[in-house]
Amino acid sequence: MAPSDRTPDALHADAPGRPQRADGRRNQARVLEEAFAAFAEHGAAVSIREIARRAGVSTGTVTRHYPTKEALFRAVALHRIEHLVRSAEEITAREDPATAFFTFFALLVRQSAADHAVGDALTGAGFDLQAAASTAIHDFGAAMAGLLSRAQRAGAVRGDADAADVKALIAGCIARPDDGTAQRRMIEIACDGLRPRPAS
Amino acid sequence: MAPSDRTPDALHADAPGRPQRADGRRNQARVLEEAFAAFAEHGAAVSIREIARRAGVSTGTVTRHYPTKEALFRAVALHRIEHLVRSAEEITAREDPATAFFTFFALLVRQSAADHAVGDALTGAGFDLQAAASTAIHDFGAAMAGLLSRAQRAGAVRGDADAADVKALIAGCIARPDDGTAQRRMIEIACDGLRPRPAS
DNA sequence: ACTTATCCGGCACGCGTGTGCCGTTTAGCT
DNA sequence: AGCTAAACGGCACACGCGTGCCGGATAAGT
Repeated sequence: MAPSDRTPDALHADAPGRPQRADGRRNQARVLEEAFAAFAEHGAAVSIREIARRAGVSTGTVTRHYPTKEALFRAVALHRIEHLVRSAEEITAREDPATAFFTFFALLVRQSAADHAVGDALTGAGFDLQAAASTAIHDFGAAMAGLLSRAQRAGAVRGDADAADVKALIAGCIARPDDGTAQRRMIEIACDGLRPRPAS
Repeated sequence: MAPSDRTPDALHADAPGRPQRADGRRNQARVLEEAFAAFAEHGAAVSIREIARRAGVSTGTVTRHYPTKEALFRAVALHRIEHLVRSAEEITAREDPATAFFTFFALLVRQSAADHAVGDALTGAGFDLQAAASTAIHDFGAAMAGLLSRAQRAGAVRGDADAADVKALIAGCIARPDDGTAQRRMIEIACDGLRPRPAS
C-alpha cells in the first residue's frame, strides 16, 4: 500500500510514526457527536461521565481525544460560534444595517435557547472562552461589533450602547423560561429598549 | 428533673425543656451576620466552611443553628426580600403608578448588584426559593404583580408583559459587568423596552 | 502470521462539597 | 457546689467532579 501521506488529522498525533487508527477516529467522532447533543441539552454543566455514557465509551476514551473538559466544550462551542459568524456575514450582506442587527439579535437568542452550549459560551458560564484567544470568537466579536456600530450609524440603535449591553440583554432573554410567544415578546422588548429614545 | 420531654433542640427550641443558651444565641447571630456578608459578596455559592471560618466557629455550629445550607441561605435571603417588600409598599404609596414601577425596577437591579444574595434569590440560582412557599416571597410576588399591573393600567408598560419578563430583564441587567454608568444605561434600556410601542 | 504502537476500559486519586456524629466543654438552674 | 442538657469543635463520611494511569485488547503494517 504505502499510502504516502496519511492525513495526520486530529488535534494531536502529528508525528507520522503511526497514523490514527480507524476505531479511534470513529470513537472521536462519536464522542463529539454526543457531546454536541449533551451540551445542547444541559449546557456546559454535563459531566464527562455522562457524555462518555451516551457515547458508549469510557471516560478515559473521552479524555484521550479531548484531554480536558474545556477542550471538549470548546470543540463543540467553536463549531457553533463559527456557524453564527457565517450567519452574521450572510445577514450583513442580505439586509440593511437597521434590520440586520435586530435579525442577528433574534437569531442569537433563538439559538441560545435551542442550544444551551451557545448560551453558556456567550454568557461565559462554565468556561471563559474569551480568555483563550481563538479566531472564531474573535471573528464573532468583530461581527457583533460591526453589526452594532452599523446599526448605530443608521440611527436604529442608541449610540451609547455597547457589545456588553447587547450580550447582557441576550442573557436576559435566555433567562426567560422558554415559551415560544414569550421568547418572541422578550426579543421585542429588548430590541425596543435598544432603539434610540424617541425625543426627550 | 423528670424532664418529661427532652426536645434535643431541633431548630430553635420552642419546647421549654431548656431555654436557648446565651452563647448559642450569640453564635447564631454571629453566623447569620457573617452569612449575610459572605452571601452578599459571592452569592449562594459560598461554602458552609467559609462562612464558619468567617464567623470564627466550626461547621458543626453552623449546621446546628441552620440544619442545611438552604435553610441558612433562606434565612438571609428572606430578610432581604422582606426589606424589598417594604420598599415596594413605600414606593407604591409615595409615587404614581407609572414611575413607581420603574423606580422599583431600578431598585431591584441596584440591590441585586450590590448584594449577590438578592440576585441569586431572584434568579433562582443555587436554590429555588419559589418552591418552598414563604409569606415573604409570596408578598414579594404580589407586590411585583401589583406594581406591574398598575403601571400597565396607567399605560406606562406594555400590556402583554408579565412578571417573568420583568424578572428576566432584571437578570439581564445583573449580567452586565458592574460599572456605575453602564448599569444605569442598562436600566434605561430595559425600562424603555417595557414601555408600550409608540403605535405605528 | 507476527509484531507493535495505538487505543481502550476501568479503576483510583485528589479536590471540594454538604452533612452526620461523637466526645468534650460549658452555661445555667437548683 | 453540683448536675444536666445545650452547645461546641472537629473529624469522617458520602457524593460528584475532572483527571492520571495501567494492563489488556486490537487494528495496521510487515
